Amino acid sequence: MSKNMKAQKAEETRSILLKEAENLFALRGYDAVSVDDICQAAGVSKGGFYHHFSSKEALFLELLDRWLSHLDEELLKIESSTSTVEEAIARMTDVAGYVIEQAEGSYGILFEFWNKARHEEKIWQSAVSYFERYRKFFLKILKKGRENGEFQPFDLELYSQIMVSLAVGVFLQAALDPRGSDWKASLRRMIGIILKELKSAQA
Amino acid sequence: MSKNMKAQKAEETRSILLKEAENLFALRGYDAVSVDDICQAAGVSKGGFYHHFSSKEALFLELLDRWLSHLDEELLKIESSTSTVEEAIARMTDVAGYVIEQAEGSYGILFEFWNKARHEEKIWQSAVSYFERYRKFFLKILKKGRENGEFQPFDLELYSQIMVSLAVGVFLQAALDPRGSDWKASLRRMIGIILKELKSAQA
DNA sequence: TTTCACAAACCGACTGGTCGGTATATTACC
DNA sequence: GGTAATATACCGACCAGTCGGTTTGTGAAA
Repeated sequence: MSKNMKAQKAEETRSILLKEAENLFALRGYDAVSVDDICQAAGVSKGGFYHHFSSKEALFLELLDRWLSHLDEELLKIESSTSTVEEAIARMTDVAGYVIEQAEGSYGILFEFWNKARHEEKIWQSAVSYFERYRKFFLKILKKGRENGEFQPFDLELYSQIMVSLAVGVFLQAALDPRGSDWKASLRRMIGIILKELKSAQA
Repeated sequence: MSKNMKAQKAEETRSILLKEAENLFALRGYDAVSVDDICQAAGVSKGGFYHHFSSKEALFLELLDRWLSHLDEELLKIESSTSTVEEAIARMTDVAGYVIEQAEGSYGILFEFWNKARHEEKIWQSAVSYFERYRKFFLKILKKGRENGEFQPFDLELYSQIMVSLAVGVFLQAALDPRGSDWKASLRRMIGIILKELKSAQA
């Protein structure tokens, strides 16, 4: 232990609180989870909690930030590391599939974000801008495909909206009913159909 | 006043409570709305509230029932009154558009249903069966189209899943950001594209 | 037609309990 | 000894639901 044992332990306490809170929020919802619940799950006292976070809401916002920056990283990785357009779309679909998978193991925290977004300005802005970014990212890829001659040159805005809407719709159903279908595979096939259409359609 | 003034008044009180509660739930969410809030909005005392409803939850369930049976009625109407498959799909899309429109004027109560569904078995069953019914209804229409020779004979299950997912995804985005786009028109165009694909695709 | 007993409708103060957050004490590392 | 980290006891606000009591239409007897 080279440096500061105490600070290290504190960091750990903090991340345990975050992890347990995320679990509980995803499982039972923000409102139904009390600070005491989080403390108990994390094995930390209330004083400890409020030493690390100024409020329950602040912790929630930090979870949101982490999620969004994680997704941003993924988008950047895709942008920089894929060569063909088709491959980029496939990777995007995989990311969406990953999100869907997280909804399975009690990790439906994204749903909780959307839910709170309806009633809290700050979170709302994050959520809306996230959809926007996702859609624009798809659009950028599609435009690149058009320039390559891979896709027909029309209505790309609508097509990117379709892809995001499909992902959102599938995610919501998956969050609600994880075992109702193989959602990840469904989404992949859906996107496949849209892509095929894009390639063959006449304007 | 022919019959029973008192019963009539009571009925009115009850429906005012339902209406105001629906408004408030849609606007601020189930948890954030107290029974006192509902009573105040409706101009009814707490005793009055509990005279009509056994609990806050019971009122919520009644709202859910009303919504679902309303949608069922619409589906039945479509089934019995449309002749061509294309027309049926257009009408389905209109119904979805109607739901989206309701999300605009603070009537995002459907979102509240989905949200509660995650944590309450009873509501969850309703929500899941509703998706199921919606998808099966689309499928039935598509199969009819296949028999007519209007559509190609393959993958209809996936196509009906696509349509429902699109509707759900668009609805969620519309509930979150009503003015972000003309969601109703978007959905119509999206469904149009899927239909075109269905007609022309080769298996 | 008037009276009156009854029940449905309604009222609002109150209760038991929960929850987010705070104030204060204690510990352990620097 | 001072400071960051953690613990414990506690506060005030709120909230779903209860309860004893009051109003008001109704229907039947007088």
